[in-house]
Amino acid sequence: MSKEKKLVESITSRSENFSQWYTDVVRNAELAAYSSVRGCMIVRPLGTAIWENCQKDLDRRFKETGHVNVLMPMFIPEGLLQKEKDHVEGFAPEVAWVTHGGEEKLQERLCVRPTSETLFCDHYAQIIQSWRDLPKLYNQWVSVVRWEKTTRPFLRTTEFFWQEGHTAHATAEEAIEETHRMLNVYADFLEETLAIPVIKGQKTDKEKFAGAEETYTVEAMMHDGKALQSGTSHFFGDGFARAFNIQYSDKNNELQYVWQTSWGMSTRIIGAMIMVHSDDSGLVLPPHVAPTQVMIVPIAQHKEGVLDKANELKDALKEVVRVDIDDSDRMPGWKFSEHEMRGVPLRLEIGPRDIKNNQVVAVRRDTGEKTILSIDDLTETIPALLETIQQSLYDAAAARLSERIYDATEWAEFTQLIAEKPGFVRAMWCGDLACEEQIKDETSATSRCLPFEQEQLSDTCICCGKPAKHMVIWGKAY
RNA sequence: CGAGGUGUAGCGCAGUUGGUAGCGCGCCUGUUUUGGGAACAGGAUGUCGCAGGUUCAAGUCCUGUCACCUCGACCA
Repeated sequence: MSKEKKLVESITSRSENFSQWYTDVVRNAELAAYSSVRGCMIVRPLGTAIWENCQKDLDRRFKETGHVNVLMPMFIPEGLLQKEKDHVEGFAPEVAWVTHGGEEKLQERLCVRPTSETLFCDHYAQIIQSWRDLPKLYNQWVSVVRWEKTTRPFLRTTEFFWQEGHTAHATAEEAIEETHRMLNVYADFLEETLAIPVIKGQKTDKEKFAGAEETYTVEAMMHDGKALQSGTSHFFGDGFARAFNIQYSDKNNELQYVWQTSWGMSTRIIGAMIMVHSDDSGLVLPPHVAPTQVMIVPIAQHKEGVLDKANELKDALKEVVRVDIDDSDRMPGWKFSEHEMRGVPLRLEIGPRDIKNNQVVAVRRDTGEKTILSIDDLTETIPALLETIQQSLYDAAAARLSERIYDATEWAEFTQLIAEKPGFVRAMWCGDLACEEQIKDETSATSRCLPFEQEQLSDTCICCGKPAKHMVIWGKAY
C-alpha cells in the first residue's frame, strides 16, 4: 500500500537496478555520505561501528597468530617508492603527490601512501640484523590513497581504510606458510563473522599484486553474480629484500636476504557484506558484526508499565547480546522500517498485550518471520536465535554461490554462460597471458583465481585449445 | 579518461514566453495518538553548484568551470 510505495521510492529494487539499489542502501541505512573531496566518503556512525567490529575481530585473529601493530608515516619520499621497479610501475598511475610544505616547494616530493611496502622495507632494513630478529610480524591499521578514476562508496574510494600486514621471514617456506595462514584468517573471518562464503585461490600473473611473486585471494560472489576480491595475501619472495637490502646474518654467520609477505583487507568488505546479504528493505547485517543485534520496540509506550518492562528486558539482555531500545516518539511502524533499513538482525516488540501474556514478539530481519517468545528465558532463546540467523545468512549465500558456478569445456558454451548467466564459470586454461586477455576482451570476464581445489574439467584450454594447465574461475568483477 | 544524465530548503522534486523562490516529505512547538512509515494547529529554513557575460530585470539565455550519478575504458 502506501507504505510499500514509499519504501520503493527510497530504495530502488535490487532486481531493477543493482547499482542504484546499492547506492540507495548505503545512503538510506546511513552507512556513508559523500564528502566535498572527490571520491572520498564520510563513514557515518553505523558504517564506522560495523568497521570497528570488523577491526576488533580481525585484530584478535592477527594477535592470535603472533602479529603486532605498528604505525607508519602517511608519506613516502619519491626515491623510496621507486626502489622496487614492478611495484612503482604498478602504483604510479594512481599515486597522489605532496609537492609543497606550506609555501615552500619540497626538495623531493612525497607520495601519499597507496600501500606501505616500501616504508616497511626501509624500516626492516634498519632493524633486522640477525636470524634472532626474525620473523617480523607487523600489521598496521591506517588509511591509504589511490587516485581512482571511478569511485563508489566502500567498493572503491580514493581514500580507504584498511589493515596491511607486512612480515619478514628467514626462509621462503616460512613466508609462504605465512601467506597461506593469513589467507585462511581472512576466509575464516569472512565466513564466520560476515557470513560470506569465499573461494580461496591464487591470482594469475596478470592479476597479481605489483611486485609480488604470488598473490592469493579470497573471492566472494555478490547478489548480482559479480565477483568481489575480498582480501589478498602476497608472497614477495626476496625481491623487495634485494631492492631494499634487507639482510640478516644466519646461524653460520652468512648474510641472507629475508623473505617477505604482505596481506590486506579493507573497508571494501562492507560493500561485500551489503551486496551479499541486503535486500529491497535495506541493509541486512549478520548478527556477529551488527553493532546493534537486537532492537526493542515498545508498543503503546505511553501506557503504564510498557517502557519499564521494555527497559527491564534491555537490562537483562545486555548481558548476553548487543541490545538497544527505541523509545523515541515515532510510530511503531516507522521504527520497524527504520531498523530494517539499518539492518538490525532481530526486533523485539513488546506492548500491553505481550506484557499480559508474559511474552515478546520477535521478528527476524533476514526472513521477516515472527515468533512469540516467553519472557522468562530470553537470555537463552535470543542468543540462540541470533546464531540461527547468522547461520541461515551464510547458508543462503553459500547456496547462491554454488548454484551459480557453471562449468564450461567449449568456447561457445563459455561465452554464452558469461553473457547470460550471472555468476562464475569454471574452465580450463593453458596459462598463457594471450588467452587470458582474449577472454577479457571478448567476454569482459576476468580470471578471478586458480582455486586451490583444482579439477580437470577437460584437457584443453577453453580459449586456444592447447593443453590445459589450470582450472580457472572466471567472472565479471567489481 | 570517453559517452550520457543531474545540480533549486536537510531529502526528493516543480519552476511556463526572462518579471517578488515554490511543492511534498523531513525539522521545531503544542495537543491527541501508538501491534507496519499517525492526525490537527502553529512555526523555521534558500549564496537556485561556482565564476563570468547578455539584459531595466537571470533559477530561466550564453560562455567557462566544479561536483555527483549511470554505463564503458582503466585499475592489486
